[in-house]
Amino acid sequence: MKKITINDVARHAGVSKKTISRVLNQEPNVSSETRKKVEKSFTELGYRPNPQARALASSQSYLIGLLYPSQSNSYVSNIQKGALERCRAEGFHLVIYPEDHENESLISQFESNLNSSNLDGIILTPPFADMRKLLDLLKEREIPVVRVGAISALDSIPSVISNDAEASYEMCRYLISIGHHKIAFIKGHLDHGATEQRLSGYTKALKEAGIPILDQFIQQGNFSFESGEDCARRLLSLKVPPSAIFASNDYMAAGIVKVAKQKGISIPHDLTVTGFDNAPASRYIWPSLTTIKQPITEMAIEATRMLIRIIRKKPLEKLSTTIRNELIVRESSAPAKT
Amino acid sequence: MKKITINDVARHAGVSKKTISRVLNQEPNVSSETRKKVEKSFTELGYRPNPQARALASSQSYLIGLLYPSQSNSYVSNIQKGALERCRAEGFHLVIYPEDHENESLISQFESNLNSSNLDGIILTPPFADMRKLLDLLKEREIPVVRVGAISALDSIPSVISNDAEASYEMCRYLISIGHHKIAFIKGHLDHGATEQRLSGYTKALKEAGIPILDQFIQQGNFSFESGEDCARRLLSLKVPPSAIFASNDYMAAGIVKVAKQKGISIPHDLTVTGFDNAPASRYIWPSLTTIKQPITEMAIEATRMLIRIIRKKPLEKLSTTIRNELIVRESSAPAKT
DNA sequence: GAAATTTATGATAGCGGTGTCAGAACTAGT
DNA sequence: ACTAGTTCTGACACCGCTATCATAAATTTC
Repeated sequence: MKKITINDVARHAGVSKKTISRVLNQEPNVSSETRKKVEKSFTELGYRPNPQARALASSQSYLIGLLYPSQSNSYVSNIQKGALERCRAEGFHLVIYPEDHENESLISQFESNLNSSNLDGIILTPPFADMRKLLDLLKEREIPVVRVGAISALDSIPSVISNDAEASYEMCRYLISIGHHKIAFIKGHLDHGATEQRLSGYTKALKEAGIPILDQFIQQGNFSFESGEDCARRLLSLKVPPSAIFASNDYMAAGIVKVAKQKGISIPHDLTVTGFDNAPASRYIWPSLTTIKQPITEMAIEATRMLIRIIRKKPLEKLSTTIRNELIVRESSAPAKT
Repeated sequence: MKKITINDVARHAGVSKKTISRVLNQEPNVSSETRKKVEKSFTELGYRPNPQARALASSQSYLIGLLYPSQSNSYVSNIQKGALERCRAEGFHLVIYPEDHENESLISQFESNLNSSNLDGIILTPPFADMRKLLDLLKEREIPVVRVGAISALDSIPSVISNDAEASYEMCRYLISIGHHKIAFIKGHLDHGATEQRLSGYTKALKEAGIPILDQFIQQGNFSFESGEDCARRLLSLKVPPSAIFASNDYMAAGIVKVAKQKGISIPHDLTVTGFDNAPASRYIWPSLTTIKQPITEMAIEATRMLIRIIRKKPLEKLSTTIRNELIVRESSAPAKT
């Protein structure tokens, strides 16, 4: 099949290249008559405009980059889902860049990626959304950016965030309301801003309820299953163990469930375990986890929508959007034994 | 920062555009002297070639598409990981296309995606790897394709496959070797070629061991957690229930574990449950699942390597590569009670 | 040391579109 | 009917790089 170019169509329709281009880009000032004629030629010839040529001439690539941590989990797949939904609707394509955020040469590597792709815009997920150097690079390059789940409220860069601190607070309120006051908390990876946020909700709720905050009840995890196991072993061998453990993500919660079961501790009868994120695993394990559902997909949809507006140079309604988390009560939580 | 073009570099280095281009593309016939001079200009000016212009002039986009089912799971993230590793090493970018394989208008939608992106090549995962219409479209468009995990051995299209039937056979051999002969099997989604393959390994192993194949021991699932639960309920309420259930993926196996626990059946003491895929959840649940590890990432790496060779018009060593699965014994399997 | 190769370099024409701007074809106003 | 203001349309330069091919320089050949 021979390639059809804009010149072929112009000849076939008996108009100039530029008019074809006008129809292609839905520009005004084309009589409906010629428009019809041109569109007819499109279908008759099976014309497909060359994206690269348009990109060169218009300096737009219709590519959006998504940067996320490479220790990929369900968070990422939900982000991708949301971003893609918008991209597709708007004629953009999504190019993915998983990166190790602890990699020393991250910036320079990412820069060379940038050089070879000419993205129209970039979506940043945690912890990249808070990396100053990265933001500076992108600013210097004048590449539009939207940040998802960022912590630092940056003056000028648009972002979509969720209310992690509040959700964490709500979870603790729930645990307290069903009679728990020996509540332990497992922190996440220190590089993630969410870690701090989630902890703050915990301390706030306990303080408010007049429950003392005990050092030994706050353990440092790193969002991995294994770190959950480790923390659980420590917590469950305390002289006075907690009656509820709130892990700041579901993988760590799953680790806790495993260790508890191995020790013959019944969940939720003897111990309540809750997580954060509503990862798929939170449904697959037994008992299924009480957790916080993060509207990740929705956040990505909104972020992408904003990004495309910026790319199109349309004004943004607001610089920052918050999307609310939601408590999901399942089987792993029950009233404290009296 | 002003944009530096090839003309600026040419002027700065005192050579012609074409010579710059030669250095850029590592073409031969450039004296090492001028090469050095040009490279010096590159760094001094901070020159970044425009990808779109190169794409237009050379009709190569350096974009590779990845098509996969949108009910995304760990399979996908592993595929992405592998594909990206190669892409990055070779200067390509990965554009992702999750699609619903049951969508009627899949082909036409995907075609419009193709039109707006000009991919250099495409990687197809199951079940797309076996969709005749899609393969025809891509062939007509002369877009290089590599198939991952395809079943049908197509004459001319390169593919990377794993030995699912053998692995399934091996799993059953293992179960038989530890004393099980009441072994049930849960089939996956019928649209996936793997479903048939995995079943064939089961029947082969049982036949070989002289174990009769019972209809009621073969249940139809669809790869989802819920379908695992359903099948488990049916299997566990048989007059003569199985002593081992082999689910053809881990999500279904997790569903079985849940139902069994709810019924107070101890795993692996009273019932052995095994899965397939080595999904993250297989480690997170308790007891952790004995399963088959699919070398998905490796398959994707190999597929991408092959694809890039095709794009570069280099000969392929062989049309089809097989990468071996591996049995992983964990906690959910134990010898049959005598 | 002249002729025949081989290697290095540049002039110029695209690649397939879009942007600019001028001119033609309509409308409307008086 | 004539001018002013819109609405269409096209010629042509240009986006930034690569391909082709001719030519100049260096090397080999005998």
